[in-house]
Amino acid sequence: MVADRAGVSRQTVSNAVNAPHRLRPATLAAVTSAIEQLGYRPNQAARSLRTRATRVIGCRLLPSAHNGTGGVLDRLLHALCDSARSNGYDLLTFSAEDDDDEISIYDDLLRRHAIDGFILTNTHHVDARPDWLLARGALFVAFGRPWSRRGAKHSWVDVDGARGTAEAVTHLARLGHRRIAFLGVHEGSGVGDDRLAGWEREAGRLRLATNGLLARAEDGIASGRTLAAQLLESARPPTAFVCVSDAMAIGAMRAIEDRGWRPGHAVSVVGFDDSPVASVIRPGLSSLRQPIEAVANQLVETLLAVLSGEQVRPARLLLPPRLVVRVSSGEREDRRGAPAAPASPRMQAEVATTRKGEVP
Amino acid sequence: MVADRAGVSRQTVSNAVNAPHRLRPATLAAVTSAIEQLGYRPNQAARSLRTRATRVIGCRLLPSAHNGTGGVLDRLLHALCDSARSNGYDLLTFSAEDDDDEISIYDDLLRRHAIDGFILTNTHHVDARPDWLLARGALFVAFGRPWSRRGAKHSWVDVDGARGTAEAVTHLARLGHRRIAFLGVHEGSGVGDDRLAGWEREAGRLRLATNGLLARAEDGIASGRTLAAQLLESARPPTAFVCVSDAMAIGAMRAIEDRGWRPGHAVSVVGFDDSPVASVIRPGLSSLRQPIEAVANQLVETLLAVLSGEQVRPARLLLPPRLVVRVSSGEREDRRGAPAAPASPRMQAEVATTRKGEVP
DNA sequence: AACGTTCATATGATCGTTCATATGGCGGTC
DNA sequence: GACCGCCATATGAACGATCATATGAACGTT
Repeated sequence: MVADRAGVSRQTVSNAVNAPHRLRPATLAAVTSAIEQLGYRPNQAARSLRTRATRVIGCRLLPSAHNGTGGVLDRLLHALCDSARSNGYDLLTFSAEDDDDEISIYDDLLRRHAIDGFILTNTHHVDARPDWLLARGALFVAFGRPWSRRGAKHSWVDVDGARGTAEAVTHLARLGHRRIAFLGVHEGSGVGDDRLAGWEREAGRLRLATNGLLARAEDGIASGRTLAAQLLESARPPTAFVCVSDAMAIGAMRAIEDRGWRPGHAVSVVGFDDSPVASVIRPGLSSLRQPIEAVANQLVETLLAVLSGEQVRPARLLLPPRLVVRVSSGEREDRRGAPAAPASPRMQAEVATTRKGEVP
Repeated sequence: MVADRAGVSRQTVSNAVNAPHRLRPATLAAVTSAIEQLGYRPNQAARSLRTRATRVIGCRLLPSAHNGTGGVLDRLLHALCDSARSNGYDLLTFSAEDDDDEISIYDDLLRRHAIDGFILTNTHHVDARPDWLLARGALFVAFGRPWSRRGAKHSWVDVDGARGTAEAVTHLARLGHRRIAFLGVHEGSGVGDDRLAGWEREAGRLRLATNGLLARAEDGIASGRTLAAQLLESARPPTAFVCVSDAMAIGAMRAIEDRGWRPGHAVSVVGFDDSPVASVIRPGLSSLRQPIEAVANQLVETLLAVLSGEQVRPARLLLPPRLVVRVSSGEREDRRGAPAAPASPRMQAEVATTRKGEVP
């Protein structure tokens, strides 16, 4: 506590740091300058010990295995770190084999008082983690809706997958498509069902056919290829695919190429997640980009509100994804030889914000 | 300290946790059982305050912008978390705009005593960070050699890029290639120069031409495409490309396709980093996979040795990458119609360890 | 001028550990 | 039997901050 160089007591220094408004301007200036000169920063351990707050947020790394998350982990982490740090918090990361493993790490961190709260990632059906955390009295915010139950007692932020796939349908319909298929995953995955619902809803709204245009399998390139091939060989084949993931979409593109056609010319494809691959493969894959940075900001803000105790009722936030248009959806040329309708200003903006450095 | 339930003093509990050998078996058992029953874990803040050690390691997230690092950040983080945790440490991550920003975060974390040591990533020429940390007396280990100077005073772990590109040349030569080009980045990048050196060295050793077979530009798909096209149009074109990155390699594949050829048939390509894209694009891109998990283990182990004060002389560790063979290097068919030489057992092993879930 | 109120700053205690050191018991040696 | 040394355990202090509370100064009111 050499900061008594300012000629005041410890407590005054503490106030200067934590409640500057309490000090008279002159005193504050003196203390601040002493702090500057000595390069003082409060010792985190001592502070945590006394206040019982570590100013650290814990977050499990999304499992690498997640095909769909290519690039999402990276973006989410960067954004979380930035949001946390600009709010005076740090991010502690850990990886876990499965939910049980993750819970045991939660337990460890909580018992050691190494953390103030968690950001839960990768929520899914029959997810034991929220209940465990709630029962434990731990504070957290989830990235992902609680898929299993309606009135969850915790706050969450999620991306509106249905809105995304609906937008994809709108986009394709505007380009002239009438038979738009959906390549999804097996029923029971919250994310998958959500994205499917958007396709179904929007197709209904636009009075487009859905019969015989839905195919589901495990996520993956191989699945996408097989499913798309089956649909393309059917009596009334689709002219476009909206896909639950970029992996599925890439599979669909392969199936189209397998028939000697070009994705975006003969048949259009839209993926989901805008993974790095989407901008690299040829032709470029139109895809729905999750607003990960906004999600991270909201997650951190909400968690801090929860930590501060202000948050009385759980927050529920649904953010819209954004369609990144590339060649695979066929915007650049009309499928039937007629000149394409001019893109709307909004579309142009979207094209312009396509990730830099990519090769269309 | 409800753990006095065991009928002993605080200090004995402390000893049971930190120096069990000091206790008589009977006492230890009593304390341990009390600890179990109460689910006690030492409060991290109190412990840190007293011992001046936080058991937290800091690590900057690799910048997303890094094209070449697709998938590397993800793997590195998971591995670092696992290694740290199994050694009783936690990983604190942060992102930074540039080196200055990073240094100011170091400064903050050190001043607050929020961290024991750092893992430095993404070392490069004229890197102010190691010197700053050394001058500050901070403990750290770098992932990446100190490219600017010889006898660095700090420990580091790195991947032997030269060895990787040399292996790629060996592999291609074994498949019959005599004119193997290298697509590199501008001189001055440590990683880039290292990888180039391996190609040059191995080509020399095998008495292969290098004249007119080296092309350099900024990293990226577009660059790779342009450079490869130029070389292919030259008087004595190469029959294979070793590339400084997967991005360059993908560019080279495009240039090959631009001429109506198929990568792996007409001309072979090998990339570097084995990014997720490498296994997804068609044809699959042979690439050099960095042993990130081993790197992470070594980084953590070395850092812990440094933290414990045991490490007297700086450790320097160079780990070899591994060639993951896919279609683009043309192993499966001989380019001139003759049957391909049978793959060596080592090669088969490498093929077998190709990432699961990929579509060849 | 005495009063109560508010604001600015100071004091002692405390958070939960581990450190340094003290104490007591036990066995072996002279 | 007294002494020494060693081992297991206990005691008080300290780590560096904030909390709760006390003190004193400044102010406006009657």
